[in-house]
Amino acid sequence: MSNGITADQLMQRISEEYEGLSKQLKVIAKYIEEHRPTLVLERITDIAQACEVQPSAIVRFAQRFGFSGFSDMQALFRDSFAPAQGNVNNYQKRIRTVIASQDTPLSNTELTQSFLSACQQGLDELSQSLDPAAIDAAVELLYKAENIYVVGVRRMFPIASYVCYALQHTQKRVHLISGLGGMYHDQVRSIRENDLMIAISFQPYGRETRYCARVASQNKAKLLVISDSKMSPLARNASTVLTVKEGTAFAFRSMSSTISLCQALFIALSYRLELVIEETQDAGAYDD
Amino acid sequence: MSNGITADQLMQRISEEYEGLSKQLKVIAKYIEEHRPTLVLERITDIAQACEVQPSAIVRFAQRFGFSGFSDMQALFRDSFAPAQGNVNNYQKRIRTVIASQDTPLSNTELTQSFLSACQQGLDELSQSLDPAAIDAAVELLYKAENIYVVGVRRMFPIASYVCYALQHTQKRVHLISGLGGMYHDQVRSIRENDLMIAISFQPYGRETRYCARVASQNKAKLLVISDSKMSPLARNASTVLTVKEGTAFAFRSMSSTISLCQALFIALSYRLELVIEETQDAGAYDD
DNA sequence: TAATTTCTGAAATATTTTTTTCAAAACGCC
DNA sequence: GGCGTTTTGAAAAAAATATTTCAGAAATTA
Repeated sequence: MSNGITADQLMQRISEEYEGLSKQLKVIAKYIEEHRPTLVLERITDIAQACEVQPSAIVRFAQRFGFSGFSDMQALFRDSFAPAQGNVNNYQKRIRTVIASQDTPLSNTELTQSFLSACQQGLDELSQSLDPAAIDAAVELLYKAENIYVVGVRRMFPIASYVCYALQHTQKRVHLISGLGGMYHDQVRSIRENDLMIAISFQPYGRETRYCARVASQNKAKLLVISDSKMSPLARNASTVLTVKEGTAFAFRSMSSTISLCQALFIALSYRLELVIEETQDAGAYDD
Repeated sequence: MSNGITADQLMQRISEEYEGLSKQLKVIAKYIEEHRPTLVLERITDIAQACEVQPSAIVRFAQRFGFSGFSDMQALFRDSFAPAQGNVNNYQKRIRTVIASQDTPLSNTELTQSFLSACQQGLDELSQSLDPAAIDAAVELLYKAENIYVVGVRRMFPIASYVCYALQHTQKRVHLISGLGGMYHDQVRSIRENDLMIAISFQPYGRETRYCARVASQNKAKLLVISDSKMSPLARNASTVLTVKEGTAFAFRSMSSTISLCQALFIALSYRLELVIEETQDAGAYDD
């Protein structure tokens, strides 16, 4: 009974009609969307279990979209499966040649693919160049500090603000040096011995960050630096330096490695603090 | 009964012992070697038919190599399929077992490696699931908008702030809805037709972001949503939805894919605007 | 070539997986 | 709050799939 439709078209229809589905069918729709690649392998019972519904609900879902049953729907995914492989590599090759022979302009997707592969490379390199001693030291600094000041400007401000967000999930007092109102000075003023400053700075090493780091070390606070080189101007006074070399494409530096390292650091800290990570359920009231 | 072997090792053994097999089993061995990628999808009868043998012959084949039956052997291929890359998985498995058998605590580096590999997976998936039409549409929205409002709260605030930072490098007027002073309402108020709102929101879909998106669509502005599902509550009013499935480790979602997608989007926009990207030298006076 | 062993095909049986059915629960509407 | 409708859960029934069995065919050996 399968209507001569493609898997993509089906996904399209599912998302179009999502709002009109019952609670249970919504759960299933989401699951299907999120697990589309592995869907061919899963049995109806696997999916049912994952969605915490009865197998019959899955059948009802399939029927709701015009299939005779689950098997019928699965056949669709099975068909659209085979030609999925080998695509990625071709893409990469294609891009390399297109770039080499500056003739055809790049499509948005090609640009994106190309940048994503730079991100991958960056992560790869980070993963390979991890310095266990530095990481241990960093985690230890975090563990011991009760007050943590975080600074990063311009390109690195998002990272700094993420670090703050994450650290708010611990018992520590966390201070984001945002520079709001130009008040860098006022925001670092109160740092002192036994406090920790996390300074995130890459070339060309923002002046404000350097200033804050200087104040921190003048006040004898600990300094954890996240930067692109052990020789960065910030490294001099640092208790520990974590280095990250980001991937680049089109003269544009990725940020995936830096943010991933920061997240990893937080995970390691949580583990050390024996915190249960439940990032999903934050700030109850706001998130309904 | 499956011997703790990998799919590769099995293939190895099959080719080693090939000569000693009966005529029928040789046919099956060949078939398996040649169709390894699709093997997970095929039923015993499919294979039997393709080899022009009885299903029982397939079972005998599996048993000949130490499996309890066909299903058992297929499970091996199934396992070696989903998690794709070997390196990554071993790590993940290792960690899973270490966690399960609470004996040795994980080192910080192990935690970090493991999380980084989740990030990689996320990027991988993003790269494979890119929807060219959606990306084109997103770039077009950006290209056409003169005023761009960006909103993302809590976990997604860093992303939103990065998007703003990047867009400041174009001629467009960019407004970050920071909620500073609780003034979400006041910050979106002035959005109107022909403006664009970029809303970044993942489960559990922050209330503030939903509010802003609603205002945007009430005011007939365009809405570009970056989210984890086409069925997210924000998607309903969106002009375009870009979906990102992040990798997870330790119940912790990575952010690398989301930020990379945003960066890629910016690159594509710059390309469209024929901008030369020189992110390195920004804001002269401040940096150095 | 006869005896013995190994291999094969077909069908019976067992198992797993999917689908259907139906009663109970939840929901929406007066 | 009662009534009809829709949704859901559980389990029975059906279908699909895998495994075992066994008799006969091929191959091997003496």
